[in-house]
Amino acid sequence: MEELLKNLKISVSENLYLKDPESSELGRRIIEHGILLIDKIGFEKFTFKKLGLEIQSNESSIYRYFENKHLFLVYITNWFWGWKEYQLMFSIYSINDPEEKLLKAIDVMAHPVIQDIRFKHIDEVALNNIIINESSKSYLTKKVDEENKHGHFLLYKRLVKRISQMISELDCEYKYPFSLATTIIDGSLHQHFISQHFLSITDGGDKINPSMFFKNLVLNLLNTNNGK
Amino acid sequence: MEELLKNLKISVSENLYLKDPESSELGRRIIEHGILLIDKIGFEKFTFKKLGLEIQSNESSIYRYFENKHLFLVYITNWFWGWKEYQLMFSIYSINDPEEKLLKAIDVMAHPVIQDIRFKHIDEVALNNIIINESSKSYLTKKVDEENKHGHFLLYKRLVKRISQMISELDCEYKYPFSLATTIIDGSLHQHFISQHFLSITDGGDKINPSMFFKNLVLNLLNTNNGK
DNA sequence: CTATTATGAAAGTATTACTATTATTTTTGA
DNA sequence: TCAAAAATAATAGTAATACTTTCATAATAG
Repeated sequence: MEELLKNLKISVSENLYLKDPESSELGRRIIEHGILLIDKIGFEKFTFKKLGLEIQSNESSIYRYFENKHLFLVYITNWFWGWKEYQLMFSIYSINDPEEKLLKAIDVMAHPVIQDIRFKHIDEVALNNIIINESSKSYLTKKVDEENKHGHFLLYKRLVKRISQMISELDCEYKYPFSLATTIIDGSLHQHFISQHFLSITDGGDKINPSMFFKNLVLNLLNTNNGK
Repeated sequence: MEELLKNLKISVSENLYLKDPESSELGRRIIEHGILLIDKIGFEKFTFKKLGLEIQSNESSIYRYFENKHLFLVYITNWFWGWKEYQLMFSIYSINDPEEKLLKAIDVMAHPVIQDIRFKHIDEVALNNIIINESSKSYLTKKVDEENKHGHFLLYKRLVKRISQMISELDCEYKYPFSLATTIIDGSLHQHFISQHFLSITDGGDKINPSMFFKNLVLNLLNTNNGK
């Protein structure tokens, strides 16, 4: 098992890069420090020139890996969803009860991220901040449909499908499994953002977190005896 | 009543503009065509120079109304939420039953927007598209906290508070009225986006819309006898 | 009818988001 | 181990962006 994990590589669509950043030292440095820099200064202020300075490399070298910073964002976003999918599948592997399974899935999606030592060059906490604060910019563009055709959002959609399946497994009568799945996934990100910036519209104190809200929601919303 | 409506003006915080765009013909043209242009080319490609060309005015004149395009986006977003609040308060005015009231509120928030003839210079349908596709960019920045202090998101937060109140009115025991309110408001926008671009993760056909999803959710989630 | 205010035109600046060219270093495989 | 190929670095260049500044002209208000 340990061995299996050692060889783990999150596979991201080839359409997203010019040269696979996982294939070289420079590539991994681009990913590592690109994530840290976006987390630090925000996606708007982030440029390949600044990243070049940060890693003592050249702007033009970074352009050989990624066409532009937008595709870099799409790449790391895909990596994140791929990583989440691994965590999800792994954590529900031995669970048979549909209810327990969905609750576990919500935990994986909604709980604050902790570092994953298996990927040394990726700071998952910084990446999670980027997902909360920047990732919607990867699809909120005039080119969504075109990019969608090229598979830029596949991993996100696959995760939505998996969770919607778990919802249907628990309550096969429920009519909106997809809407509920996206609500859980994207709503979690949004709730994290709100609890960090708009305290006046949050419920109670530190004890309450997005995971609790969504677990309570699912348990009360779904008819948990239907699935069996 | 008609008279009252004729004089209606959505009031947006003075912090958002240098000169009130509602105070002059040019100002209203900036708003009118700014909305149309952002809807057409997207916020990233939108510039005051292009808007100047569009309205046969000068870039520098537009800068006398708004400091930059970001604040322009914040302005029209606030206008939108102010307008929604009016619609909301108006449509629930005569409703006493908490359940009926909340369902009506969800309709107002989640149903596709139709033109409001009272505001001749504002295309609410185009504006609604902007809210769906661009408005999150107004708060997903490194300056959120600073801007929040200056009241840039007041109207949005006020709307969340109103809806959370309606939720508590219906079920005073429910522990997450704020989270549920933001889930309804922002989730509606997100569901609209998904149904426009990511069809493979939507439920069923045309018959299903965000309004139905959230009404079903609320009715099954809340204990509707508690509120009385 | 003049003083103020609003708008327009033009030019200037630093930064961004790249592309292109050439030079240098590193890797590799014969 | 050495030459060829591949990767990276350095430099310069371009069009567009996001403004600011200055000055000219038009509208309007007292």
